Amino acid sequence: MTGPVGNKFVDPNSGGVEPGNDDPGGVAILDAAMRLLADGGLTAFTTDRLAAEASVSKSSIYRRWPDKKAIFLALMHQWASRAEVEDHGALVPELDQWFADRQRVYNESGFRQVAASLVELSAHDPEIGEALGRYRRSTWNTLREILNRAVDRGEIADGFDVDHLEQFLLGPMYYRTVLEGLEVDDASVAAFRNLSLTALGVEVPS
Amino acid sequence: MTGPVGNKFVDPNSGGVEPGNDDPGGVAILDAAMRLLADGGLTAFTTDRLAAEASVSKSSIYRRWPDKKAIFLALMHQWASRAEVEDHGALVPELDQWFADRQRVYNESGFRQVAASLVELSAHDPEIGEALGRYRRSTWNTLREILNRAVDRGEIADGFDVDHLEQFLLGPMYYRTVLEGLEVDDASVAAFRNLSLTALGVEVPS
DNA sequence: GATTGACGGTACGGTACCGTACTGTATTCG
DNA sequence: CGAATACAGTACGGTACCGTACCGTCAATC
Repeated sequence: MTGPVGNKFVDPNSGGVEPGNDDPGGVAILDAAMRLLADGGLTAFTTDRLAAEASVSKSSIYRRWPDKKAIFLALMHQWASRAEVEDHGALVPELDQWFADRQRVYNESGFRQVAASLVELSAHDPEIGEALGRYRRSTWNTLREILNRAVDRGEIADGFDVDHLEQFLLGPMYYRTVLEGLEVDDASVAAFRNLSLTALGVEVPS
Repeated sequence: MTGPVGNKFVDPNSGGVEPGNDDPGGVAILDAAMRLLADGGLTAFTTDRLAAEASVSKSSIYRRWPDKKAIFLALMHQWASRAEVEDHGALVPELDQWFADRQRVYNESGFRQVAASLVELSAHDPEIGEALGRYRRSTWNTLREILNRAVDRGEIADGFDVDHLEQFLLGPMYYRTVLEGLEVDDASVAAFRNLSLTALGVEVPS
């Protein structure tokens, strides 16, 4: 991807990535792609079915993206939205807000199935893997800033490896959702939050 | 399957059937299936390629399994081997042994790719999902017994939810391996181990 | 009113794949 | 020694899919 977000022109060399906000047709196709991937997975994801699901002709699909892979990349790009967590002056409320945001995302209908499919693709295609990495980092950055502020305030000790913390804090919810197919309910969030706080050496508020 | 660690749980799948080694040809085909899945993923996994990779005719494949899905199920079944961790009289050495075993498995060549593919399938096919669940439980049971013994010794407090602990302890390594494609090196294991011990209220030995 | 462009619909070539069927052959078993 | 079995090799029918090409339509624009 070379152009700025929202550019309505498609770079013919990079393969179209994203419909701008001024292309509702493209957004509708990507929504249909999510639905198609959510029930049926990769095997059910064909251009013919996508056209039918979106009530669109195949021409309209190939007019926007050069091939199926570009559609997957566009899907990932759409995901990489970033939730900001404002400075609350203390770690616990910020972490709770972050957990609530993650809970909402993971419980969205079809998230588990779509995530599983995209991870499968990313394990074998470096380009898709890079796109998924960008999405991962966008969500991780939010948490990292929360933790950085906590370190500055002296709430948690310095010296934790950030990569390990990313895996440690995101892994459990991811495991529960994608691997086990279970809902991330309030009890799970509370458990992971308390375990994480204890691991970071922060007293869990009662 | 849910409840405090202190309770004695009965493993509903301890009587699992292990595939006998009386069919070396079948084992060779499954090995080839792993290799094929490891590089190329689901899209590259075709019966023709599997026959070529295993240096076998397609007849020999369809003589053993009725269709492709049965091959996937056989793959999962092969995975569900269980590593026993003997009673060391203390939590920390047992947990270290368990972590070392998990590290070895996750770093096996192709684990990441194969796991990603099987998770994708399990997200859309209940039968495959059930098979993957059996594999998950077989690895989790080992850790559960370690934690049960630690509760009996009074090393960790009672009252943790076992499902949450499964996700909490396995999630980070899984996230690192399958999602990020990174090796589970010694530093990661040490970090996750120390964080987990702290979360469980156990003093980390220096 | 002519031009332009996006669209739905459809047909198509080419290919890949699945699962089966049928060879001939080597090995093993009765 | 003859029968049964497992195998490699291969050809095949049927189907599904990808990506392209072409057509007529409709709406906006000039």
